[in-house]
Amino acid sequence: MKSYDCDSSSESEDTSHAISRSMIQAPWMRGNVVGSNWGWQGGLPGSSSGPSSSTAALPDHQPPNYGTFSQEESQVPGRRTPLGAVGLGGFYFQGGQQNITTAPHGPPSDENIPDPACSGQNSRAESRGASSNANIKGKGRQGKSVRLNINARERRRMHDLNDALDELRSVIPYAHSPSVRKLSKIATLLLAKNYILMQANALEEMKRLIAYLQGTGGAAGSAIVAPPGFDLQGFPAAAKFLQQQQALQAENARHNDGNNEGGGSGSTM
DNA sequence: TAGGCCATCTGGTCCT
DNA sequence: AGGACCAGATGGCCTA
Repeated sequence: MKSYDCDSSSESEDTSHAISRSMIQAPWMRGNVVGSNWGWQGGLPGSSSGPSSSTAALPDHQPPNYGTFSQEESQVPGRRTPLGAVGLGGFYFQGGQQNITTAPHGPPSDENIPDPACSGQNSRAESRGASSNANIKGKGRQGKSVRLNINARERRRMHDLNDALDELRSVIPYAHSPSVRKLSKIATLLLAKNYILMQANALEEMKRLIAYLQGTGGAAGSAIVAPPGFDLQGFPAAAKFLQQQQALQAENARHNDGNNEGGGSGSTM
């Protein structure tokens, strides 16, 4: 006997997922990540080591169908990620309808709504019959709709988490190619951590270099200039730095001129 | 076929 | 009470 798992039949048929399955049919990255100089530090907690061992399968392989939600899912691209509500960005679009996350009781056609027609189609749900029974026997006196609401919330939460991971994948440098398998979750997190460390090191190195240049070229009185033919268009920070250097140079020149004039007049007097 | 990865359900805990 | 978060359990998919 299965309780209210019919919503979990969601997995049986899916319509859309963030990344299509075809995007990841190719073999796993094959060192694309590890090849970079900021690859893996330390091992994976709970797994053996690095991405080479984590032959990530895709999350997309099994189409999650969000129960009765699946139709909306296929039609509304931005269903997930209510993070914007907490100022964390992301997108959350409900086609002008109320926000699911903020209106837990009234999603227009959320998976929260038990679908009487979807029962008995999920092998997973069937396999979970024991736990469902336990739920019913134990504290599980929750109503069916309550349980479905909880399940739906948890599903959304995990989808939001996955969306955030996707965004993280999009900003960390690894081969973003359809022929390259998507990074696993753990690989994404570890890679991001290493990338941050690498950026921090690069920043420190840059600061030291700037300090060195200021200590040498500046002391000698020679302005730091960009090499001929060097286009600063793509380097706003460097352009700003050079601009500041030139302004500082001009200021020093004025100051020196003032000192010379004043000193000369004073000495003569 | 084993192992890795994942989605989902579920119950517990904590917070508002 | 309701929601968020977490961890365990379960089963599917994929690759070596």
